[in-house]
Amino acid sequence: MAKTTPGRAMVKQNSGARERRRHRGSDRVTIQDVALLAGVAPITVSRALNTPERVSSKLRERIEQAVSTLGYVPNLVAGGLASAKMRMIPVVVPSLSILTFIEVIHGIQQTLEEAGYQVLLGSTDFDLDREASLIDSVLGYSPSGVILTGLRHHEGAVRRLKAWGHPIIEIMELGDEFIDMNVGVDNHAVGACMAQHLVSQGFRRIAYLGTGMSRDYRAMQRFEGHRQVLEQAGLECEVLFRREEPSSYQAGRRLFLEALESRPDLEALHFANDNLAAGAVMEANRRGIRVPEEIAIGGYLGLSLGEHLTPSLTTVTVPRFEMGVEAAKLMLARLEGRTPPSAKVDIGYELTVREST
Amino acid sequence: MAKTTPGRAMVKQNSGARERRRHRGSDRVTIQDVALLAGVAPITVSRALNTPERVSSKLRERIEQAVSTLGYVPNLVAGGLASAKMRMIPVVVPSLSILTFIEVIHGIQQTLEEAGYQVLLGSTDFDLDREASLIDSVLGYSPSGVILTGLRHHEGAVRRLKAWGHPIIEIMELGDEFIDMNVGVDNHAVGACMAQHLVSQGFRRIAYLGTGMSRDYRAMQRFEGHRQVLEQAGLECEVLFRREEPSSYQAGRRLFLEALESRPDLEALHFANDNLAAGAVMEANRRGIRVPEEIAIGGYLGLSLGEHLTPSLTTVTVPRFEMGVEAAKLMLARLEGRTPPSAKVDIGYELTVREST
DNA sequence: AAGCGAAATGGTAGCGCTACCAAAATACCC
DNA sequence: GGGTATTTTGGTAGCGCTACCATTTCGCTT
Repeated sequence: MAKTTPGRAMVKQNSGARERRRHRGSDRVTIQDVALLAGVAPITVSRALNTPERVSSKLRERIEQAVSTLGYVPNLVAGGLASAKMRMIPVVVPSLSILTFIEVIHGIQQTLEEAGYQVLLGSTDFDLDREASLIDSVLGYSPSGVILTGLRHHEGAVRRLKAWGHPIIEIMELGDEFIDMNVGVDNHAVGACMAQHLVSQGFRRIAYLGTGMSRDYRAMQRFEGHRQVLEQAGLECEVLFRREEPSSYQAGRRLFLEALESRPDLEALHFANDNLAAGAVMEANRRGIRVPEEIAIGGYLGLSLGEHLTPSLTTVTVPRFEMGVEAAKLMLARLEGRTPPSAKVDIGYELTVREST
Repeated sequence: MAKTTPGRAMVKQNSGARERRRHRGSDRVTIQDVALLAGVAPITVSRALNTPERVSSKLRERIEQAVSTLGYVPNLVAGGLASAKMRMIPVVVPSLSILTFIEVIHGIQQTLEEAGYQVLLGSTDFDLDREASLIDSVLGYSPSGVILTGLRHHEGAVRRLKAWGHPIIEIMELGDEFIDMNVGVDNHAVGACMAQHLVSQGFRRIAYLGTGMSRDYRAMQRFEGHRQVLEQAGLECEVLFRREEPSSYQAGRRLFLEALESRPDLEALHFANDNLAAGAVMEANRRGIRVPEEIAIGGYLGLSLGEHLTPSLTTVTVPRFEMGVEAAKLMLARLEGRTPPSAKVDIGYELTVREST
């Protein structure tokens, strides 16, 4: 029909205002409705909501009134599209079945939610390719920032993230080659710390035990710290027991038994984390093996469980919840335009000596 | 200037195509760019991506080619605005420090992520008002559906959700008055189940112990089940120890001690969850109190820890991860237009009898 | 070969909001 | 009091995508 006129070269009809609720519009209350009721322009409503200090108190009040009368809830998607920013932070972790990450996420979530940001959850199962594609897809949400786990990522993903230009935090581990900001703990030092403790307690035949260490390279970094300390102490350190399965109490029990069987002369066991170490303590209890008299056990993390076992577990405690809070604070600082004192935060750790060593 | 012409009553200039990258456009690759390169209309690209079966294989291939050449990543926000649906499911739980919810979330997340949906995390700290405002704000993201915890919500929130018209699942507990869909476990039956077990083991003086039960009404439902069983068995049931603090191993230890002190004649303790029960077992270990000879201990949840303690913990196991998976599947069914066989899924439970009773 | 229905493709017009800039109102100064 | 600096308000034009419908193409029948 009007197909002859080459374009929209025509006057738009009744450009006025009325006939809302057209086409596909759900019957959602929009900023338009609020503006109409308050007798102002939509943009003023937008400002009253987002930057109230830029609107006179008179109008602000009238607008707030209208908002609550109508029960207006901003469409964050529309706002996000217009401003190219959604109030949302994806948090990408390797696994949701590992308590550590959960506790960090908890800290992040609590802090961000208070500030009006939502957390989008992603898990990669320790696969860098999956992480890369997950990152691509979450960037499709135009988030305000991104929180990733670790410093090792798919190369292409790193390139795209660097070009992205929004705040990015890498958590859990500490290093020099981070993309934008870094909050974590020095795994190497942590491993060394526990090893140092075991050595100083007089143990000589010390093994490091872990699971899934081909994927969890942070556990390998701790092992490296452990190894160096033993080397410097002139102790042998060929002993590294490992299994390729997720960490669990069960895995800790098995690892413990395997170690005892194949090397009955061992004096101390340094586990890659408290799940394993707790499993070992529980297996020892069951078998009547005295800890630390017959064999000492050390862990890493500071899981609350370790405190309640008998014997209670010596561990290197890392403030995981606080790590999340710190990461979130750093993120918020950047989002609010403040320049944080440092782009790198060492969350620290603490040797918690208890009964098992 | 042209301010005199009252409206947009004018021919749009060079309506053509070229000059992209205008105004505020970031230099993001858009569906336009892909369309240009593939020599098709943008809408065709959209279709090739969202409903590939509706595009000829020739074009589809060319489009896929262009997508990967340009590294196009769809802007989900724009798509979400246009279609009034973001591929995103908020999951609102009371707390992220309670392992139960975490495991359910894990199941949800894993299942939804596979299907290309992201999980948005929200926590309410057991506060129904906070839940209501959280619901309002997440609805601002135009999510595809919503997953909530429990069947009790702020009245206004329920009204708005019912009017919302998208899939809603309430998890954890089972009941008749749900908003849209319901996946969970019958808490009353669970409490009765453990009580029945304790009674059938010959215990007569049985106490129920919990924490924070004024907020966690599901624990109260279990207690109610417990109470009824004892009543029917002609046993006294005034004993209900409680503390107003979050559940933890620590709280379990304290509750255990308090119970023993004030009622040394008790024969069995029915704890509101495994965190408390495990704490009790560990305290018993520490004090050399024999379980179940001196006192029996039962829990609820089926935490993996319970299996490894000595004595191992008798508990009512609820498949939490599976509950999440089922909820997510139900959600996906509805999102994909399939009609699930039932809007209500009883995830079931299992009495796991171990050494502690 | 004409006719017809189905499948494939494209044009148009927003989704509801905010960036950008212009205009109006107000405050401020000598 | 007139003019300028500042604050407050508003108009316009998209953000990048998809719903809706029109159009074209194709396959198949008779």
